Amino acid sequence: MPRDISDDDDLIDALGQTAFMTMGALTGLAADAGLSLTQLRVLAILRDRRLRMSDLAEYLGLEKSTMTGLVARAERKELLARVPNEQDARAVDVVLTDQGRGIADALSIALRDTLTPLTEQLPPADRGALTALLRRMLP
Amino acid sequence: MPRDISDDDDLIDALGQTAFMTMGALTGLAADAGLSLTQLRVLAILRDRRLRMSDLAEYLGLEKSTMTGLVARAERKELLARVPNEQDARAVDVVLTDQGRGIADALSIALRDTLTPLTEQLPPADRGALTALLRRMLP
DNA sequence: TATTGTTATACTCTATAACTATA
DNA sequence: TATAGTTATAGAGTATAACAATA
Repeated sequence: MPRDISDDDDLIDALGQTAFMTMGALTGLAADAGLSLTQLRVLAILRDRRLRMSDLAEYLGLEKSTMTGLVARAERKELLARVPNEQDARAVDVVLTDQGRGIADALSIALRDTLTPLTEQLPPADRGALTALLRRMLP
Repeated sequence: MPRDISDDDDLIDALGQTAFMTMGALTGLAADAGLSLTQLRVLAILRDRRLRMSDLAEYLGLEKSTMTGLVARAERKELLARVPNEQDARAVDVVLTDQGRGIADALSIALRDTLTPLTEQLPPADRGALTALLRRMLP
């Protein structure tokens, strides 16, 4: 059977549409909470991690100076706090406040509520198949 | 068999990871071309359409005033042009320049080149299955 | 000397409000 | 009066370059 390049283009197109749909949902939920998508990502990352400024920046693919501004604004909203690092006096750890954790948890639930109507377009067995296919493709 | 809610969470998690991966690729390609993700979207939309400012804004979910700035900056780079609308003297159509079309085409190819190594993690039959599953789920 | 984080600066993206020109 | 687009303004996100404190 000849390889049809348009099959690959179809998949890439579907991945693109899926990405815009998912990011749209995330952006909307963040906006409802008065947050940008990046701020939402920061909260999500810090949910189960304590990172220093530089590690957080690297995780997000941003410059340190950008991180300073992001953390400063989120700190002003009392969503997270700067804590001096014990081992290295130059470093600053960033942690969620109780309020930040509450919002992060609420957003996680809201995302599920938002996407569930879409995932329910598929019968349960297909949901598992889709998950497995995506995971096999992801790095 | 009892419904396991964590199955749905797994799918939503995989969709999120897929979205960040795909958007990351798109953002990187746009940056390589000196464009923002939004500018890339504008070029992609205008590839096979001629839209007025207001329709373009609605398509992207942005305010008219935001559109003015986006189009002005892209026009300064000679990627697109404003054309008076024939039917309505208030309206302005936005069209790609030859240069803008060239960049839009190049970006489309670059996206395929970037994502192909990922899609090739799956055997061809599974690529088709994944495409079909995503399409059935998308609105 | 190298690294961590901040500050200063500049540009893009975005929205709201007020405006002009046309319908 | 309503609509299309622009301008003015303000705030967030982003990067680069220069800097202070610490390693």
